[in-house]
Amino acid sequence: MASQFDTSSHPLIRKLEVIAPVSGAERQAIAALPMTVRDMKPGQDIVSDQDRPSQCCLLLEGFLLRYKIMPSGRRQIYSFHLPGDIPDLQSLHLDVMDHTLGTAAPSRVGLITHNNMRAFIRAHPRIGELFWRDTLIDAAIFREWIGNIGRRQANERVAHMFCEVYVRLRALHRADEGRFVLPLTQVDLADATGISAVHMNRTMQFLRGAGLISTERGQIKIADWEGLQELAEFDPTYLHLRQPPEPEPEHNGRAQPASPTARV
Amino acid sequence: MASQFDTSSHPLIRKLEVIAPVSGAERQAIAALPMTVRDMKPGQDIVSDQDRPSQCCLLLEGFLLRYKIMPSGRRQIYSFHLPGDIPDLQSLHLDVMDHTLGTAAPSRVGLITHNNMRAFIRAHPRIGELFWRDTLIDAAIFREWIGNIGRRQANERVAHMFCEVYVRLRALHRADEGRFVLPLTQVDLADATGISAVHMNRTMQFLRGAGLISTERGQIKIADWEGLQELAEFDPTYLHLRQPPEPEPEHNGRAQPASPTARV
DNA sequence: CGTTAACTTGATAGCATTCAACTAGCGTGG
DNA sequence: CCACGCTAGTTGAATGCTATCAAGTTAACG
Repeated sequence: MASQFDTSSHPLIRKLEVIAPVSGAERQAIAALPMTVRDMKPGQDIVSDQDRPSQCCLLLEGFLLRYKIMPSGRRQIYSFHLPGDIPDLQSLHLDVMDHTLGTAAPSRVGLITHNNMRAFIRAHPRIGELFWRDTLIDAAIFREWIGNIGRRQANERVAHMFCEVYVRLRALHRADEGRFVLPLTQVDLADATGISAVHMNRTMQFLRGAGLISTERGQIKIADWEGLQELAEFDPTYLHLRQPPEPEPEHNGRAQPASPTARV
Repeated sequence: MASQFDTSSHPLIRKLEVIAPVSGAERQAIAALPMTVRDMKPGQDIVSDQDRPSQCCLLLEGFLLRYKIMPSGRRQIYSFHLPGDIPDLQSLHLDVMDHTLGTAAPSRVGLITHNNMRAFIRAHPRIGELFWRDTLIDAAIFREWIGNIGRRQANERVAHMFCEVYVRLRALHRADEGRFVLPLTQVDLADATGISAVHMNRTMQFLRGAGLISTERGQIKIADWEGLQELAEFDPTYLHLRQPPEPEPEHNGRAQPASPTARV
């Protein structure tokens, strides 16, 4: 129950700092947030469609997917979630889940009861506002995905998705310069971008052939950042980062070891 | 500046009642919310991509579109907005607009300064929570659109969109049974569903030919509600309505007169 | 070293786009 | 009053992107 993080390495603090300044007192409060830590294997669901959860899930380490399986069996992935995200914060105000939240990589999550979360927000209204802001940024990302899937063709779409993940990971200091771990299969990527798995494979061959990316052992290497952004029409405004991504990033943080199963 | 609505006909109250109960005192407060009313013609923008608005826009009457024009010129519509919606409530917490908000029909909007909005939320925290909840429902609708565009083919997609608009209008008592006004062109509908305008035309012919809908003077008539929902795999859970749509709706409210230009 | 999951490849089919006309309705101006 | 122009809707033909199906191949794991 006690926090295992100091106030600088706590994933939630690091995440909130990406979107707004966080004071010392606020850090203390966040680090003291009571939560139950749980380790999960890849491919496990945390909350499911139609559930009525009584707690929220803070991702401490790993990679989460938000998705839904339609009656016809088709799957759509709605978003990716990185450490510091609270993907089902919405359950605080929407009682029924309209989608499922699951792990894509080995993950450590902190479960926070709605009661504790409500008390915390009452006690720290400014962080409550930050939480609201965070859900609004989620919504902005959803919108961007709508446009990505609705109005771009496969190679542009996939390029855009890589741009987004890279920038988000960089902001969290969780990607090396031009390189990041993506613990997803091509099937996952296909379900996220609205194309078939076979075409995802061909699309990645195209991106590699065009010299925009390269892949190795579950890692994506951005071979031509300018070219990738250009193809994707990528503009990070919608991420509403406090500091826009640096054109020439310096070294800090490092990529995690690749997951054993996913190779991309 | 003074409210022109009694507490039962105020669009914002009617809208909030769709998602949660609203007390008498809260109605009074909402009706007294200071706003500047403005009438707009179709096709006008209210706030634009990259703007830094200092006020929010409450739709009192009409129909709004949220959209973005990409650098390549392609347009994607992200959402439709009905009376009672505050589509740019997010600008309270996200300073830069990442999309544009404009009218699709002759519309009356109420502009509320961020300062007034903040004071209002401070004075009525429960309504503040309702606002948060509303932006979360917006996000749920965005997610549904991602799945709609990403994993359904054109006829299913368009059917789903009609189902959604119909249910949302019904909930606001703004649609007759099986019939509603949709002040959008086929180009608009195409940009919302991620298909080409030509194919939207053919898709609507298909839906008409299948006996699912019929169209006349800017109105959509649901000819086969069951069939339409089935084709669309439509499940209204994601709208998070307080009362799920009635299978056999009774008569109340009536459709507005069709807009002179849009014919669908 | 067999098994499995993930990735890759080739061929075929199909849904949707694009281009280019053409029609219908409506308002404006001569 | 009718011609004109504009917008929205409709149609046909050709192209093309993407899906589907069916087999491989590769790499990790026990």
